[in-house]
Amino acid sequence: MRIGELAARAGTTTRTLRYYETRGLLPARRDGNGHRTYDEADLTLLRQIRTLQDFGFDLEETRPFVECLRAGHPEGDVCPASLAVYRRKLDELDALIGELQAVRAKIGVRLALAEDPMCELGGQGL
Amino acid sequence: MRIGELAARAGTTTRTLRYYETRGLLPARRDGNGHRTYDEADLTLLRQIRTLQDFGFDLEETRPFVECLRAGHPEGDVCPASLAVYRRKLDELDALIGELQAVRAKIGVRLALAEDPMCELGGQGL
DNA sequence: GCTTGCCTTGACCTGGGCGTCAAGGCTTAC
DNA sequence: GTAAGCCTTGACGCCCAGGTCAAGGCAAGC
Repeated sequence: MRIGELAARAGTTTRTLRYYETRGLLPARRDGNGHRTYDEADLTLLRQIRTLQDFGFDLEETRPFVECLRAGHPEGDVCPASLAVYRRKLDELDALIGELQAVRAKIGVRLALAEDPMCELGGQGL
Repeated sequence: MRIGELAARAGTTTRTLRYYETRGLLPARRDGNGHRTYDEADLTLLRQIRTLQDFGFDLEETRPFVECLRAGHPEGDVCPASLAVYRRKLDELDALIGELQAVRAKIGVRLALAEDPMCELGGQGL
């Protein structure tokens, strides 16, 4: 299949596929006209990339998963490098969620104080 | 005080202050040499901006707070426009935190499955 | 008089993941 | 033969909050 069809089947764009190729993430064969040619396995790789991107992974972080699939594994996340990325991502997410919750709490306090400056947040007006 | 001193006292850089000026957020008076001149009130404005930036606010979102202070209020967040930004930010944070937690959960499941493919997460090996 | 240190403006660079032309080539349908 | 529709490469644009030169000016200290 050619680039347009692959893009359509994966719900993305040709520009994205060319970009992945420049990153060395999804290289393509070429036909006689110089057109890129892909097969079903490439669709699988692409879907793996897209899924992880949707999760907020950087492109580079998807590489171990793609290489894992390319190595013949049925899933991209069974390889040690992929698992390491998962674990790092969980740590990052936990840290980020924690920071966001802290910020949320601070803003909540400030909002309450600004809405009712007499309120000391303990319920006792000062 | 001049730009270098203000930047140092606020823990930021002169580049940042010039950038804020181009954005119309923190305009400066000029002395005879054309050098920017600031006073203590500007330091207060700048600290307000920095605090909100640290919370993850866009520069534009800090504008109501700055204008509130400039209007003479002792706090930048007592004005309606500032409160509206607070509320919008809380909603955004709640949505973002929710998404991140959902992603975190999905990755957690995938990690568990990939680490132990026999485990069905219910505790019963299949 | 010369260096040091502050300041000025202007302009390009960064990162991530593409979007959006521009100019051209090949094939197929009419 | 020509228009439509696919493809090619190259290159610039975008977003945001500044970073990082470059070239120059003015004042103080030695």
